[in-house]
This record gives sequence, structure tokens and C-alpha cells, in this order.
Amino acid sequence: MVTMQDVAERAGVTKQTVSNVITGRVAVRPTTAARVRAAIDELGYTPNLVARSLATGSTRTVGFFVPTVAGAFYGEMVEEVEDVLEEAGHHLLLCTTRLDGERARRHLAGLTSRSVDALLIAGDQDLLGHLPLLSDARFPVVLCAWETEAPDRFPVVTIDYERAGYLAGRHLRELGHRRVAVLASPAHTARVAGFRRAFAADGLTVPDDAVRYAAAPTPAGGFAAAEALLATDPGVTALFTTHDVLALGALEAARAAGRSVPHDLSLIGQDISEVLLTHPALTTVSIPKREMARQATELLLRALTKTGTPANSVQLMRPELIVRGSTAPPAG
Amino acid sequence: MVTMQDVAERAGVTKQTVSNVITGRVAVRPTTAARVRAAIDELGYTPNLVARSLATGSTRTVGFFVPTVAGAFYGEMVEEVEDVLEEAGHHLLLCTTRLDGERARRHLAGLTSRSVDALLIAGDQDLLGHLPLLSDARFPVVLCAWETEAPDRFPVVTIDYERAGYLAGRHLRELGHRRVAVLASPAHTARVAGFRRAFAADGLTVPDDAVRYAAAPTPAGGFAAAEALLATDPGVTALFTTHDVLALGALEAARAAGRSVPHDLSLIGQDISEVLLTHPALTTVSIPKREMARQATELLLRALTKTGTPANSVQLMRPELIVRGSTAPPAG
DNA sequence: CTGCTCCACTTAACCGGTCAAATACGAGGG
DNA sequence: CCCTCGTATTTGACCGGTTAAGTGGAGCAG
Repeated sequence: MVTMQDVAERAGVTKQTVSNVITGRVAVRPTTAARVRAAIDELGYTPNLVARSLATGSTRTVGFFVPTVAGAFYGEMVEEVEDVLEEAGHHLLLCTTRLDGERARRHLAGLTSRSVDALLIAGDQDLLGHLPLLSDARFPVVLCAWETEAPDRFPVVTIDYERAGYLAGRHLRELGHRRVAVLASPAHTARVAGFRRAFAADGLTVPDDAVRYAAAPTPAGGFAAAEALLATDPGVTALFTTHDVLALGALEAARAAGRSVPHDLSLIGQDISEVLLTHPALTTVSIPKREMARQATELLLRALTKTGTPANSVQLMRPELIVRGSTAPPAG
Repeated sequence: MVTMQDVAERAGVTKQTVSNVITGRVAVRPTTAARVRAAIDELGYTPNLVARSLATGSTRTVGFFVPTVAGAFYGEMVEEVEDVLEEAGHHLLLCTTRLDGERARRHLAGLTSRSVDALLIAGDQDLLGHLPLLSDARFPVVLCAWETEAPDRFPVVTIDYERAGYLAGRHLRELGHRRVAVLASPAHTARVAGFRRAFAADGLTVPDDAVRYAAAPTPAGGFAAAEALLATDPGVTALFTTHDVLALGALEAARAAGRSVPHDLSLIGQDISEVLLTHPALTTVSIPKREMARQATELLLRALTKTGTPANSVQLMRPELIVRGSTAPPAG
């Protein structure tokens, strides 16, 4: 390992001068700087980032907690976060919590000791119970993709999930649907509430037994729940699913029940990935996840440079309705 | 920030004794240890990992380069890698290269300075040209999911991609297909070669113009290429796609051309994610990506503890044929 | 009582940088 | 010619741990 001291001796200066050349914080005479740079090249010196981190107190690394990266949603967020971090010269330490609170806690505890400069947490399912661990965190923490109530302590950049549900409901209302049902993940309460609001605005209610929760966020889970729903309540003319893979299962179930989409049953989902192309293409409420990730990361970095606590605010990104082929006015 | 020194003073010992209690490397009298532990709890002390890294020379962090995490393939690999690392008490530093060689090079250069203990590189598309940068790496490097020729310097854990193609070809041959075509990503040469070998074994050739390369690894790219293929060469009875999203596009194109799958056209893909459920379900050659990721990571960790260079070997994981509904004997 | 070993702990140096204060040097003004 | 001033470089302490060598006292044999 070639150190700064080695470079210094070779260039006939002290290591402090070498440091000055590298960081550029203090002026160095051009001829000296050239000599130092030559020595750096000849020896193939690269600064030891760990030593630098110890001295400066900054690792230039940001931790990012996500529930999973096996799907497109958080995967894309990770890429966006990484892009922003890279522009700022930071590295990305990734932790996937995998619906496992204990695992999340372990990871969290492992990071609390100066190995990251800041922490971004997406998806509230697993970490929620362990956030108090962070109450004495000395680094900025930002939450994003947060659907449930967030602790006051931390700034949040998330989606207006209630509005996402509302947009779906309003679309179905505008098409004339009255009897509808919802296929949801248990955590998606805000979307369900928004969906209901759209109907309530017209004096209609979405009864509790028209809201079904899938056992698992998989196509199979969506299929089972949708199948049960269509069997017990065949009168519904439209179905709202809060998760893209649930929509896939629902589409299957509709087909299996002999109902053509959209004529016999309208289907509207949330943030259907473009990879999931189906027949017909699914109408969806798009979640601006990349923009959200970018905003959250930039907020985090701003807090890092301003060395103050970040503005304790809640920033809501607006979802957007994308009408494709799976919704139509009800038959008859 | 409470340091080891603070704990030491509180417990009435020196910081070395505190260190001994924490690491357990040197015996400490039980009564003293208890006092130290009490002080740790009272002060809420957590060791500074950066300082420890500087002293020990180990960051307990492993870098992982992948082309992308927006799709399921590498996303699942990331999770598997993380699992193995976590068991060993290591962190994961993630870099996605995003088909951008220059970006990959920058990231690589940023890590060469003691910030990671080891490096795992998956997917050969972007990094290939920059591997010489690693020639003087002081830490273990392992390559995985490597389809092209790998540099001799590094151990490789990858898939027998040639065999993956062969299995697809053999399946079609066993069904009786003679005139077939391939829809490939440009980098998937090994799979195409294996596919050809299966036909060559029966004295048949897959002509060059039956192998089409998609402009982009997207459903749209697959659709365009498959559409062109079916238009110019309507006599093919089966189609092999080397990428899951290409298969989706191909399925669309077959439908658009009025050919029912599998009766008018058999379709076989590679590693179709279970999320991509289609009608009919796609026959596929499954790529054991999680096992591959696990093996590669364990190899890396072994190299880390044995403090020697890892055995410079090539380990090939066997793909597996999964017959579903998209393949059948040719019509007539 | 002396000398030896062993245990438990302390002391001092080190990892490789950064930071702030001190110093050497040359130019300009009186 | 001396003093001042500004710039370029050096000095020494420091970040918070780990490693290796050193020290003091207890226990035991001779």
C-alpha cells in the first residue's frame, strides 16, 4: 500500500503538501504541485478513503433501506437514488428488509456507527417499529414511499397515495360505474380511502365486503382474492387493484370467470410496470417513483451540506391517471 | 459522539481494556468486564466502524456491480448476495452500471481505495473493457453471470449458457421442430451457439438469417424483431428467445400475426420471471441465478478469510428446462 | 526471602489521512 | 536596511480504534 507519506518523500515535500495538492484547499506553487502529481502517478498512489473518513467524519456513503429489489418498483428507485448520489460523489449502501422487521433492525443497528453519512428509508412495512432506534441518529434521515402515518421527527417525500386511489375511483365514476370492488394489499389503506372518497362524492359507498385483501402480493394471491370476489359478488362492474402483480392475478381471474375486460369488467391498477404488458393493456394510476426517489435523495444531500437538520416537511408527489384499454363504461 | 476513551474513564480502566472486552481477544477479569459493559450501556456507546476499519484494514463491506436492478434477474441476485453477506456480517455497496462503460469505470476507480474488502461483478456488458483497472486490485474479485470469455485473472461463477441454449434447442428438436428461429440480445452468443448445437446434432442448421437481434431488451424491441421475422420467414414453427422481455414481445407479435401459441408457433424463452404470467404460460430454460449469486458470494468470502487469492476456477451452474404451455409439436 | 511465572491491565506506537497554528521565504514600502 | 505582509510549506496534534510490548502484583517453588 503506497501512502501519502511515500508520495511526499518521493516529491521532496511533506505529506501535508501532498494533501494540499489533492484536496486543493490550500494554494500550492505550480512547480511543486507538478512534482507531487508526478510522484503520485509514478507510485500509483490512491488516497485511502477510510483514513480520510476517520479524519473528516464523513464517509461519503448513504444508506438506502428498501423492502425488496426483486420487483421493478423499488429497483427503479434504487437506480434513481444511485444516480443522484453519484452526481454528488457519494456511494450507495443498500439494505433490503424483505418484510422482516428483525432483519431490518439488525441492519439499522449495524449502520448507526458512523459508517453512513445519511439514511434514506423507503417503504414503511418493515422499519416502522424500529424507527425509534434512529431517534438519536446523528445523521440526516429521510423517509420516502411512505403510505402510513410517519413519525414527526423525519422529513418525508412520498406519494399522495390517497389521491392515487381517488384518481382511480374518479375515473371509474366518470365512466359510470356504481358497483365496484377493491383488491388491496393490507398496507394500502390510503389508496382505498381515496378510492372511497371518489364514490362518496357522488353519494355512493364502497361497502367493506367489496374491499378484499390479498394474502400475498403475487399474481397467485391476486388471482385467489379476485376469484373469490367475483364468485360472491358477481354484480361488480369494475375492480381496482392497488398493486401491479395483484392486477395480473385479477386479469387472470376475470378471464377464468368468463368475463371479458373491459366490457364485462373494468380493471384499473396502480403503477403497472411497462414490462407487464397484457391484453388489454391495463389502465393505471402512475406513481412517479423516480421523481420521488430523486427528490428524497436531493433533500438528503442538501441536509448533508447545510449541516443542519433538514426542513421537517412532508412533500407529496402527484400520481397521474394513465388510461389504457382495461377500463370502459359498464355494460348495459 | 461517545468514544471508547469515554467508556474507559467511566469504568476506571484504559481504552485498551474496553477494546478487549468488546473484541474478546484478550482475557479480562469478569468483574472488570461487567463494569465496562455497564459503562457502555450507560453511555450508549457504539464502536466507530471507520476507526476500526482504519486500524484493521478491513471495512467489512463488499462491492457488487450489476448492469441494472430495474428487472427481476439482477434484483434477485442482489438480494441473494445480500443474504450471504449479512450472515457473514458484511455490508453491501451497490453499483449499477446501466450499460454505461464510462460510468462503470468511474465507480470502479472510486472503489479501488480500500473502501471495499472485495468485489463481485455480475454481467459482462459494461465492465469488460475496464477490468484491467482491477489488475492491481489488492482485494479479491469474483465475476459472475459472465457469458463472454472471462479474463484468466479472476475466478468466475456463471451459468453454462451454452447448455441453456442447447436445452432449448433439444426440447424443440424432441418435439419435432426443424425450421426454427432465434430472437436474441446481441451479447447472448453462447446461448445461440448452444441452440445451434442441438440442431447440428441432428444434421440440421439454423441459418444466420434465422437469428435476429433485438434493438433493445424490451417487449417493444422483441415485438419489432419477431414481427419482422414472422413476415419474412413465415415457415418457422418455433421461436427461441434469449431474454424474458423479448419473449413477451414475441408472444405479442405471434398474436398479431394471427398465429396461436403453441399450435401455430412454439415459443421457448430463458428464465421467464414468474411475474410475467402469460397465456399460455411460457416454456423456459430456468437460470439458477440465486444459487449462482450465493456460490459467487461464498467464494468471495472464503477468499477473504483465507487471505489468499481465491482458487482461480470457473464454476458453471446448470440451467434447467421448465416445460409449460407455449411449446408443442409442430402443426401438420 | 528470592526468583520465576502467569495473569490482568497499562503504555506507547500505529493505521493514513486532515486540520489549525507555526514558520520560512521573498517582495514591497518607508 | 529593517519591518511588514502575504504566500508556500512544515510542524504537531488529532480522528477512534487496534496491535504489540511493557509493568505490577499474586501465587508458587526453591
